[in-house]
Amino acid sequence: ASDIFDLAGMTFNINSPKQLGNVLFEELKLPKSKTNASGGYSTSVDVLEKLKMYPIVDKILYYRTVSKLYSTYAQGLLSAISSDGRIHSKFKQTVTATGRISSTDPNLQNIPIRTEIGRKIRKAFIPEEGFTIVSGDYSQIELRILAHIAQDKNMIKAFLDNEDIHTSTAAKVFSIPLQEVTKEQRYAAKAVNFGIIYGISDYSLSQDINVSVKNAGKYIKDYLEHYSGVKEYMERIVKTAIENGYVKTIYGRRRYLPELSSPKHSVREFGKRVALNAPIQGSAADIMKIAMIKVYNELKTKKLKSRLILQVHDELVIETSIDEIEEVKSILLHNMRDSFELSVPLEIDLSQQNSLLKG
DNA sequence: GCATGATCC
DNA sequence: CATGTCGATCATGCA
Repeated sequence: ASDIFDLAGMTFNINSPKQLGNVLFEELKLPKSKTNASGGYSTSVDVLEKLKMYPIVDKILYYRTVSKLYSTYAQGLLSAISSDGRIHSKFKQTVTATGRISSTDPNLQNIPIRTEIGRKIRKAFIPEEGFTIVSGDYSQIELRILAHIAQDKNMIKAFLDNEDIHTSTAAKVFSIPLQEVTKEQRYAAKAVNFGIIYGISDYSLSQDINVSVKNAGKYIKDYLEHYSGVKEYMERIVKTAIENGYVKTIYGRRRYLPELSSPKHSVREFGKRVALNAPIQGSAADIMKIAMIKVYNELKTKKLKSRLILQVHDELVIETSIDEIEEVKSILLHNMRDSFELSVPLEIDLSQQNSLLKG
């Protein structure tokens, strides 16, 4: 903080976006860009990332990272430890619009993993004596569901051939052999793959991967030419959503979309993105819930000591007795893999470690 | 109690 | 023409 005050030539509350915005954009006259809803200067990561070359901005980003980790995680999680030495989160079944479960008091579904300093938090979650942590992760479940729902021949083939889907997408979009795909091309293809799931626009993709809106538009166009089944799905799902007023998952659970009849264009566009995403995210949630029930029941029926302790949307975590590691891995593998039959296989990544931190 | 901005999938 | 990727929870500032 003192470094930041030195560079600013004054003291202020770094945690106040309002004060911070004034210091950066009025006092120091940095190039201003976005404003937030209340008319102030936005100081969000994506704005500050572009001003990283200013030492003060770089220090502010670091300050933000550390203070978030300290207040929400270091401090917050310590105060959540109960008398048995454990943290007992609450899982809610009826909160999300898509069918995912959520976690509160505290939220254990957003424990840091991205940054090195954040991973230190994860490392602090350890099993009791005689136990270890075994996890099973669905690999690319949402794209596999997209391939299945859209019945897209090219995407289904990529998964059947067990290709890296982002590399495979890059090869198709850039019309080059798999082996010649560069890191940058794979990164762009990955952003398009995720964007498609969320209901993409050329503008948001351009922001995401830092290319012009025009180029982003070309990527999307090329993508949909190679995945024509996806293109047809996008058109079909929006049409049926408007006709029915809802969309549904592979298990038939509905999400109603009143947004589609809003007088406001932006709200209707939001409704279309949701129409696209809800069947995908919701079906993944359905599949995971089926798997969870089966895993829980099998652990119970076999009277194993190991127990299911966490679900993070595409991942199940089991605190596993060390004499049950292989059996638990097998239980996770077959129950997660066989919980639903898609047109593509469901791949599961298994891991075992001595904390919530993998590797 | 709302807005902003952080964390995760 | 305006808009700006899904779904969540939590801490902090501030009216």
